[in-house]
Amino acid sequence: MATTQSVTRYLSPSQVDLDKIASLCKRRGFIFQSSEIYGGLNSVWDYGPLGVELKNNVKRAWWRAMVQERDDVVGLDAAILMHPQVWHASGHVAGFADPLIDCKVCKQRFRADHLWAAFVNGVKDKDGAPVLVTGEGSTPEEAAAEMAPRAKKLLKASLTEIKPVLVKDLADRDRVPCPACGAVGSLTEPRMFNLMFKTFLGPVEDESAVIYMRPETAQGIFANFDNVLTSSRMRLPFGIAQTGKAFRNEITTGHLTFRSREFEQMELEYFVRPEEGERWLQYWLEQRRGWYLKLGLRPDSLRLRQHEKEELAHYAKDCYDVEFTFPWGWAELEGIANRGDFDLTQHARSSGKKLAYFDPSTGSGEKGEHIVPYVIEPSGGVDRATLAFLIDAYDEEPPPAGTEEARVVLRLHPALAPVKVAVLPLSRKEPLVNMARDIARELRAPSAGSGWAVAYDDAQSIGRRYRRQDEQGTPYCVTVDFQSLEDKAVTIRERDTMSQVRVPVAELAAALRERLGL
RNA sequence: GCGGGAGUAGCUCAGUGGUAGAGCUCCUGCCUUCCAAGCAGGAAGUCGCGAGUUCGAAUCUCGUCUCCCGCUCCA
Repeated sequence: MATTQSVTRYLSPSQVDLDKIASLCKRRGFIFQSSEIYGGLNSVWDYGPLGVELKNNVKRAWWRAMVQERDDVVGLDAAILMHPQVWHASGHVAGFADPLIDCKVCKQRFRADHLWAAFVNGVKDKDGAPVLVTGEGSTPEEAAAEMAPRAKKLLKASLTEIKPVLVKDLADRDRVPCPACGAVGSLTEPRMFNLMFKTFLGPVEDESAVIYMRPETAQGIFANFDNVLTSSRMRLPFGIAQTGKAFRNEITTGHLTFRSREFEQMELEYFVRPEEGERWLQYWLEQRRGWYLKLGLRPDSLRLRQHEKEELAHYAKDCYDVEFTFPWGWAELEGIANRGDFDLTQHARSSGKKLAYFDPSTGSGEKGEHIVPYVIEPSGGVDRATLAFLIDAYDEEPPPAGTEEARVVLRLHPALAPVKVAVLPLSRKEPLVNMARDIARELRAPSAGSGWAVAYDDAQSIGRRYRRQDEQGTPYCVTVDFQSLEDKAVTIRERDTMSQVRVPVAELAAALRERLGL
């Protein structure tokens, strides 16, 4: 849509007031809180009539770019419920359930398996009780290194004398100081935080029937790796794509739909030869960045950020985040990771099935070789992308005179806009209404534009209706006036510039197709 | 989960013990020409929910739910 590219923007995403987005979303029917009539359900959200169109458009654009416009990616729709062993093999049962310890004084939170303490030889406090030092670390050595300076302050103790013990294993935590604020006896008992939702398979609530609701869609892809390989005869490199719901009992939720407990993912697992992993990671970084830009996000709103070594998940060899400048700061839209062969290896081990790609053309022998591919994973949040598109598109145009209200407009890309065209009779007189309804019907027909959502609105003044459409991001309004009855021509009014052009009704569909670029 | 702030009409908010309000939105009608216009009429609130105190609670007390802001994590 060439006409909108030079449009003046008044707000950048970081200047947008999230409360105004939330208010608009509710007022116009994009996003509602779940179970609102019962007081709401914590961090669960519903998409209203406009929201479901927008979200479906996001998913459709992703599916087109990732699956339908490529010959090396196929789709999948795996079930939410899977064999519990999947989540043991993937590391989620171990990794997603952490005992955590809080400091009641400074409110810091620590992973119980990363929080260590050690007695400092011979040092006693005023009451004659032994004194402890604390430190964080994934290993006792790391913790000891952190404790050393603290211990030295108390005594000329050398490193070899520090023997860290996990705080959670200590009989009494009363004398353990908080490693952050130093307050003694402020640490809570370790409490289990399990991020996976549990339920029961079958009507009997027996412990042996416990299964999980998937915390990510990726494992459905890995579990079906061999099925897809043998049924679709894909050759390396190739990918399997899937969108779908995932569930996590997040400790901290919030920022509207940004972090919720039920959310939707769009994930690609792209299988490559191990030695080509880094090259394909770079390739997908550019592809995914380009996708967001093509759908209208401003380049300034996006950045790629490489994970620090310490930041990497247990499975990742390398990882980048696609980040968006949300009103509260930069935050992740999508993670793009090189997962190595972790997942296929784990599932092969756990299931006893061979999960490998057989390449007859390579290998030292004549029979070819089995390769366990590396996997590059662009894993995006549908709800996050939808929210980012909303925020990036949101604009408030100051009124020229200064007396009217600001014009609120969602400058959504036409491919994402919930409604593509609104047909508006200038007045509610019957001949105008009839003509406008006919035009709307014609524009909805497949021959006009495939799958266009077309709105018809004749309530209240024309200016009010334009603003209403602006606020929900409708790119074009078609206005039928009294002259239209005679000259069979209508006005196309553009959302971003408010400019108008008159076209014959016979050429309307073609004119809109060209402008929408769909 | 912990700390702070907040829940009154669809939205933004006023109302501090005595009959639930305003602006905008929304709906109906009038208006022959275009950007939240005008006129007339109308709809809409278990004051988040539940107890308690009181002759009487939107208002005071307690509990609870939800949202927003911080803290560790993730798509």
